[in-house]
Amino acid sequence: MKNVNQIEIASWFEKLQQSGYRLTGSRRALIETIAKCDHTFTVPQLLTMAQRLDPALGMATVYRAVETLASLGLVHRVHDQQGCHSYVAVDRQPVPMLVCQTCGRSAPIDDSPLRLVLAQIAQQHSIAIESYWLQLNGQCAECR
Amino acid sequence: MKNVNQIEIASWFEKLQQSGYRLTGSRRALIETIAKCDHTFTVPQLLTMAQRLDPALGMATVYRAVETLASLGLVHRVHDQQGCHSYVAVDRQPVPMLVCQTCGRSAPIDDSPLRLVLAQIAQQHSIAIESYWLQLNGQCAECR
DNA sequence: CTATCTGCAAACCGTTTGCAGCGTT
DNA sequence: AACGCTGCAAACGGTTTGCAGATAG
Repeated sequence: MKNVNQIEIASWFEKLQQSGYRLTGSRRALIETIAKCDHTFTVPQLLTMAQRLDPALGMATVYRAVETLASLGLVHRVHDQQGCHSYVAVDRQPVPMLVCQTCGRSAPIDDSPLRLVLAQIAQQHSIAIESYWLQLNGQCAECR
Repeated sequence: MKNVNQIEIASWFEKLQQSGYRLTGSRRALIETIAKCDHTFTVPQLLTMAQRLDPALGMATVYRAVETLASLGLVHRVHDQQGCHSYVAVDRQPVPMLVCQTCGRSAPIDDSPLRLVLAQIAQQHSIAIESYWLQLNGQCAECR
C-alpha cells in the first residue's frame, strides 16, 4: 500500500499562517516529520521522530501542535482497540480511513459510493447524520 | 429513537458463565444497570448508576467488568471527538452504531447494504478488511 | 475448600497547564 | 517592541495494579 497522504509541506505552512499561527522552528520540524511519516503515529512517537530535526523539542509542544493541526483538519485521529491515541496526516477534512493493522500505513478512501447507502440508513432510522466515522482495519497487500 | 439494544440479562449471565467467569453480585448489578441504560455510558457513569443496586461497588471492579464484557463482545466502545471513553451495550459482535449527539442513545444499524460497497472498496485498494468501525453521529428524530 | 473476584488505595501514565524566557512577525 | 510560542516541571485525571479479605462454584 502506497502512502497516499503525500502532504504538501508548503500548503501546511501556508494554512498555519493564514489561520494566524506563527511558523516556528518546532512546527516546521513537526510538519516535516509528519510529511515523511507514512504511517499512523502517537504523540510520543512523533516527538521521538521530530527530535532528529529539533533535539530540544518538548512533549508539551507536540501535544499542542497536534491539537492545532487537528483543529485545522490537517491531522486526524485514528482509533484502535486500546483507545484513541494515534493520528494520521490528512489533506482534507475528516476522511474515512483505511488502516493497515500490521504496518500502520493508511490511505483515505473515496466514500462517495457510501454516502448513498448512508443516506438510506438515515432515512430508515429517521435521524439526521451530522458526521460519521468509518475506519477500515485490515492488511494491506504488502503485509499479507 | 427507541433503544433497540434490548439486551437479555439472562443470556449475558449465561455467556459469562459459559466463558468461565463467575456470576457475582457486582456483575449482576452491572449487567442489570447496563440493560436498563438506554444510552452510551462511561465507566464512572456506570459506577454511579450501578451503585443504586450495590452501594459498595468500587471503580476498579467496573473497569474490570467492562473489559470482560467487551472481550465477550457484549459491550462496545464508542468514539467521540475527545477520545474513546464511552461504551454501549451490543447484543452481537462489534456493530456499526448510530449515536445521537444530544441524548446519547444509540441503535445498531443494519449494515448489509454497506458490506457490498465495502467489498468494492477493499478490492480497489487491494486490501483485506478484517474489521471496520462505522459510527454515525447525528440527531435522532426526538432531539431535533 | 479453592480459585476467582472484590474494594481499597497507591501507582501509573498519557495529557494538560502555569510560567518565565525566547523567537516570530 | 509585542505577543505568540516554547520547554520545563508540576499537576491532573482517567485507568491499572497489588493485596488481603470475601465469595461463588
